[in-house]
Amino acid sequence: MKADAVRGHLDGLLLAVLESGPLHGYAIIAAVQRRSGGVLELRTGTIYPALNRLERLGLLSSSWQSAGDRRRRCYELTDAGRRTLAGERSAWSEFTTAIGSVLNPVVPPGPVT
Amino acid sequence: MKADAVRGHLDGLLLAVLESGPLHGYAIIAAVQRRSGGVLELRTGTIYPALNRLERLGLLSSSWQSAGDRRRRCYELTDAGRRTLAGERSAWSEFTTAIGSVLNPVVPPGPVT
DNA sequence: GCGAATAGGTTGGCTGCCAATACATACACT
DNA sequence: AGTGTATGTATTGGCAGCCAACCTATTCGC
Repeated sequence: MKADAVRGHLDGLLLAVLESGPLHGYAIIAAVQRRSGGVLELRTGTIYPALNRLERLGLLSSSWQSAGDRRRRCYELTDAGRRTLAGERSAWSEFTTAIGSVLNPVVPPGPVT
Repeated sequence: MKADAVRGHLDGLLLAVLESGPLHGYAIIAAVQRRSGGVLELRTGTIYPALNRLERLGLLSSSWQSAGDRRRRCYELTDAGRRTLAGERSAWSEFTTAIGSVLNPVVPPGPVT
């Protein structure tokens, strides 16, 4: 998987893994990696600016938690974030349909159709 | 469809529409638009640099043709381009599987799983 | 004490598509 | 003849956005 393949789809990924409940940064990276079958390996320089941006947009809310010993910043979906996630899912569907139709046309290419 | 959504997948699109036979620039744009159901509207500033790059890489070959009256530059897949197209297709499959698995997990998210 | 694992965070830079722009020719219409 | 529209190729600047590299801090094993 080429490095920045998630370009343009990162927001949806972050919102999706937070749908099941709040997670902190490292757990988000682990969740994306696990759910993608180990294919998608996000970096902190990728997610932290994105998480901040999503929080500024009101799609996430964050809170510091002292989980046992270590401080953690947990991110949680807001209602607006849930709505945006639904939009990202339909956008993803439209996107894959469009690209897929060009890449693998239903009418198989014959000689000089 | 957000503007630069094809980022990272443009090469595959161009190679795919040329699989059926040689096309010139405008016809390539039209073919992508038609096969995507009108969703993908590429611009000349997008495809011409890409076509040149693909030709430099040996994936396409081009030739000037005087179709009736107007000069046209027709692009054609090379054997290397055909092999690359196959690779783009499997990369696309892997990509959609990975993103799709994160966005729409097989295990539906329940409350605090 | 020292290294590794866990955790959060910032910055510079580069890739690559797009918008804007330019130019040329053919054709229909007035 | 002039004007607008469609067809066709091509270049340039700009910028969004992800990543690599880097930094800090704490806990735990040895």
